[in-house]
Amino acid sequence: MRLTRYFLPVLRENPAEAQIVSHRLMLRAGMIRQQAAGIYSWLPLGFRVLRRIEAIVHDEQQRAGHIPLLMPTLQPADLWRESGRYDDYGQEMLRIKDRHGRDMLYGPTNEEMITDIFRAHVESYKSLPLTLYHIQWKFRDEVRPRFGVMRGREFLMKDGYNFDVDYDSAMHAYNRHMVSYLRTYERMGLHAIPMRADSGPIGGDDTHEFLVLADTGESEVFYDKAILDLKMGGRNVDYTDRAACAAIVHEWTTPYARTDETHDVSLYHALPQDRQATSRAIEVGQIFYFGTKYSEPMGAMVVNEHGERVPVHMGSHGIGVSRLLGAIIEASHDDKGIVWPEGVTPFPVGIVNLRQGDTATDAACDMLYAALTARGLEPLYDDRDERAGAKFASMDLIGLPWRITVGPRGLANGKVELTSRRSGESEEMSPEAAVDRVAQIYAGV
RNA sequence: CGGGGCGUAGCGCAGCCCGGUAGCGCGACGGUUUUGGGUACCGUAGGUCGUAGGUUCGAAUCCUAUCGCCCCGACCA
Repeated sequence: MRLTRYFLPVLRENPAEAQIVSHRLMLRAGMIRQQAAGIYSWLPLGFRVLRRIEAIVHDEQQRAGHIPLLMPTLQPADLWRESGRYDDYGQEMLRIKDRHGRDMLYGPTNEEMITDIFRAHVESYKSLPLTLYHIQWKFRDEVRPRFGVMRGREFLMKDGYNFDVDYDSAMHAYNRHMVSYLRTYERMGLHAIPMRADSGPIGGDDTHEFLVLADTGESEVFYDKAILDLKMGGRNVDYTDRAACAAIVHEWTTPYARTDETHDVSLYHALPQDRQATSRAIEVGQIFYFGTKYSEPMGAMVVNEHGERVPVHMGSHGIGVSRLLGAIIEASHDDKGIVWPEGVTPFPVGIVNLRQGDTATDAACDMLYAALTARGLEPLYDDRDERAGAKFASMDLIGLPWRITVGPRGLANGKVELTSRRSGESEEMSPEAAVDRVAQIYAGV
C-alpha cells in the first residue's frame, strides 16, 4: 500500500479524552474513531489489525477442531426468558422493541441462542463432541465505558460453546480450549496467564481467565514467577489426545496464579519469597465449564449410548478480540509509539523513501515494493513528499516491526537499511538481501 | 448510579469572571526553502462557539433547560 493512496489520519498531538497509552496510540495512529461512548469506528489501519487477530483466532480454533458459524447480533427476548436471564441480566443488556412491539435485545453473549440451535438439530451422542463458535459483535451497556477498545460497550468477541455427552468429555473440551487459547495468545506476541477465576453472571463451576500483565490492567493478580517461563513455543498439539491436552493444562495451572477474586493468601505465601509477584493485568479471555445450566431449562437433550435422554454438558469460551488490540499495545509500545508483534502487525514492513522524486530512490523503492508484494509481504510504502523526520516519526508511531529505509546516501553504495522497530537496530544491505531477510523473518510467523 | 469536570476549526487550547459580533499553536492546502529523525519563512482555506429557550440595543460570555463527552468511585469482558 502506498501511503499517498491510503487513509491514515495520524495525529501529532494527544487527544484529550484518552487516558491510557493504548487508547492514545490507537487514536494517534488513526486506527479508531469514537462515535459514541464506548463505540468505535475501525479506520483502515485498526481494521487491518482487527482482521489479523480474528484470523489467528479462527485458525487456532479450527486447528482444535472447533467449527465456525455466525449468529446474529439481535436476538429475541423469548430465548432469554427460557433461561431466566432476561430478568437477571439487568441494565447492561440493551433492550430493543421491533415495529411489532416484540422484545429484542442486542446480544451480550450467545449461550441461549447456541443452545436453541443445538436442541433443534442434535439428538444423539453420536453427533458429539461438538464445539461451535463465532466471532461477532456484542453489546454490553456498561455504566462507564473507558480505556478505548479495552472497555467499550460494543466489542468484538469470539465465543465458543462445547456440547458433550458427559463430564469427562466436557472437561476435555475445556482443556482443548485452554490449550488453543495459549497458542492463540502466543501467536499474537502475548504472554497470557491462565488464572483460576470467579464464574460471574454466566455461572458455572470450572473457569479460568487469561490475563496479560500490564500496569493499566483492571484486575489485580498474584502469581508464581515460574509461570512466566512457560511457553507453548508453537508445539504441535494433538487435540484428540485427552491425556496430552490435560498434561498441558496441568503444566499451566500448577504454578500459583490468581486474580484478587480468588486469591488465596496462604497458598501464595507458601511460595518462595523471590517467586511471589503481584501486578495489574488485562483480561483477554475466559473459559467456563457450566454443565447443564442451560441445557436443562432449555431442553437441550441427547440420547446417550444407553438409550437415556440426558441434558448435554456445555461450556462457553470467550476471547475479547477487539480488546486484544488494546492489550497488545499496552504490552508492546515505547515513547515513540506502537511496536506491533509480527503476528498481528497491519503491514509486515514499511518502506521509507528519504528523497521522494529522486530517480534512484524512487526506482529502488518501487523494486522493493514489487519484490515484497510478490512474496506475500505487503509493505506500507511512505511515498509522501515529506522530510525524513516526519516519515520516521509516522512509521514509529504506527509501529510496523520492520522498516526499510531508502536514501540517496546508502543507495550510492547499493545499500538500503533494515531497521527493527523493537530494538531500533539497523543493518545496511542490498535491497535484494533486505527482501530476503524480511521474508525469512515472516516465514516462521 | 453517586461525586467532579468539560463542550469554541481536524487535534490541543485561549477568550467567559468584567456582554460589543471569535483568536493562538499544531495539522491541512498553495508557494519558496530544506533534504538521513516532525526544517524555516510567506500565504490560503476552515468555526450555526453542543442544542433549545430566555435576559439584553447587542450573548461564546449572563440565566434556564437539555444533549453529549471525560475523570474518580461502585460495577463489569
